[in-house]
Amino acid sequence: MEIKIRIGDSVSEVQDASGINKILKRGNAVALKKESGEFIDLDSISDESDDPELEAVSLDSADGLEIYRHSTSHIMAHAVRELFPDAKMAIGPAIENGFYYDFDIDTPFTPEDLKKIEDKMSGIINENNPFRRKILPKKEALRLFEEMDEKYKVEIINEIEDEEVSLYEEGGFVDLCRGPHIPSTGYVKAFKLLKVAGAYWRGSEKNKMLQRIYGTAFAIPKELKRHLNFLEEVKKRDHRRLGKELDLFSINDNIGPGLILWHPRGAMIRKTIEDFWRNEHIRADYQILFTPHIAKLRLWEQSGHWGFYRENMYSPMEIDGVDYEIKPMNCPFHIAVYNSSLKSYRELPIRYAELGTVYRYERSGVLHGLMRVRGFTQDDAHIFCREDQIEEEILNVLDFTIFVLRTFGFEDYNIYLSTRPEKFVGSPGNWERSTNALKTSLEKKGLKYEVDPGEGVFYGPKIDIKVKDSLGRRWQCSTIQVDFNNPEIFDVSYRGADGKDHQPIMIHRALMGSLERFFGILIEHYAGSFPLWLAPVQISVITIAERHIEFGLEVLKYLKKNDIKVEGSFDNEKIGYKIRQSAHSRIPYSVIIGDKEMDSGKVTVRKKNGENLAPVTKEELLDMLNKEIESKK
RNA sequence: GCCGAGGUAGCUCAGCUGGUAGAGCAGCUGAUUCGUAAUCAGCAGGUCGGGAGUUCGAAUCUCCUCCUCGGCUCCA
Repeated sequence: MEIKIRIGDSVSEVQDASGINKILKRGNAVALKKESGEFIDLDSISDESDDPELEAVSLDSADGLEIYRHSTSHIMAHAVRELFPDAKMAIGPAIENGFYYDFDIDTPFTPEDLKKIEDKMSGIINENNPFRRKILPKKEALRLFEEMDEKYKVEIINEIEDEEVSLYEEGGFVDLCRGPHIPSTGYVKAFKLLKVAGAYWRGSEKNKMLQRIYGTAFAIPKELKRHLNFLEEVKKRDHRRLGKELDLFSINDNIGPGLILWHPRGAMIRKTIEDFWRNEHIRADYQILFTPHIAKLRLWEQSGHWGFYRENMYSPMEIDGVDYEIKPMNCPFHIAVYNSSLKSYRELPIRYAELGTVYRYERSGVLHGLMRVRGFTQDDAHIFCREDQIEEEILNVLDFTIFVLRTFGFEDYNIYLSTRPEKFVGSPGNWERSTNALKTSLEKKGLKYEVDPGEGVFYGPKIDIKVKDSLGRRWQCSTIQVDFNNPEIFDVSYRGADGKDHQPIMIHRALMGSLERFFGILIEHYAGSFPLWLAPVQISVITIAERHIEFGLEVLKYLKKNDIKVEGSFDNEKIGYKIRQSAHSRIPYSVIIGDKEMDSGKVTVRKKNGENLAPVTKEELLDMLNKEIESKK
């Protein structure tokens, strides 16, 4: 027997089992990968001696970690089997950052159960049971799982096309599994069960609700700890928590779920965002629109929304015997503005932009703070252009999007191209043309992208951009959609050079997506500590004793008059207390005013991080603040 | 919508097996005038999410309902 094993860049030839083990240990391997890309278990190595070269899959690699987590989920299932013999096993894959396993069990798991399961798992890991692979003909496997009354496994086996299926056994616990697995349970060094949740069998609400246990596992305890710290940090930054703490927004039972109240500080941030947005759009040759919140139901029937988007729309309301509908999208209104007068080819492209508030029905269980709501404001725009202008317009929009996202501190993106969904309007030819236009622009720009098949909107394909926040999480905000269909439906046209009418193409686009959601992302991205230009209160004027209030007021009034968002902290409190308050409110700067400042006429400026700047006059302070605001950093 | 967990003062939370509510912070009042993350004292604040039921008696038990949270599904 002679086998070539590659670990990283070096290839070793090994003869016997002990040699193999040594090599594999050195590579921290949990499985092997064949040249075909197929993964196999370490101990099936002798069956593969004809394979020219095997690659050791290290636990440090993404594949290795996935195998490791998958095995951990099996160990969890084993533990559940022992503690809850009635539980039926469904599926237990590795997922991003961990794994889960679904069980059909009459009484749902409690947090105490999780602890018990964890302990049992530790026992199984200590036993260091080897994972043994068995191949069985389908019939035999079926019989086995029928005897065990594992109906989900039976269902899965029936859907497997091969004549044989693989099982894995570890410490007497047998499970249907494609594999591979780590060689033995003792390989697991760090895991934790995180939460229990209901999950439908196969994700369909027509099926039975199973109990899912989520867990995570890492190669070493230190990494697990790092991940748990990350989860803590995510919790600390939760925009719902910070929104309350910083008094930015609220949701009120008496008003309704998914409907946002922007409090003064949140509204101030929104105003800053909106001002920036409008100014930049005007600069980029967009025209700003305002349109109504409701329109006749007939309009939505014509646009296709009533047919294709109805499940997200609210019930119509009757006005003077005519049905009206609250808008879920802005496009028909922008089309109506376009259509209000004859357009010449010379005018194109025409770019209409609106911060348009729309209402969409979302099922109660999916609402989530600012991230998923029922009423939200889109930073919407519709570009009407000739077919020969599409590419350039899309290139412009891509540039503009990246500029705007950068301004908010998002430097990293993933781009997705979504193609025709199952339910769609328009001709397949139009879909193909518009998809190609998007593709060409991305390629011209040299932007990397992935294709999301079937994820387009019903009226056209789209480019989605996901940003990466300061914790490395990805959020989808921007979307760019080509639409050949609405112009046709609404008979949109322009007068061409030939004196005849032609149909323009529409591009729908949103950069931030929804202001509510974007705000939520920003809160978490900045952990509530907004950069100066966005901060709802930019500076707090803190006096030390009563005799300093007069000068404090002078500084406050001066800054306010010059458009600085300033707040006075003149209460009869100790300075330590006031600084603490200012820090809690994440106010970027504080001005300290005491005897020294009164004498010199200069103020002491304290930065959020505790650093004190050299004393400056109020004019110098204003200049400094304005420069930083201007930089938007 | 479905499964599970919750809803007690403005906020964060305590309140065991039923005997009609408690802390810290915030608020108010007073004292203190104190130079970089909490000065002290006092006061006030709740039909315990809402409704119905069981009971002599319900924050506590039962049912219904609304909302929130974790997921499933979907999306901006």
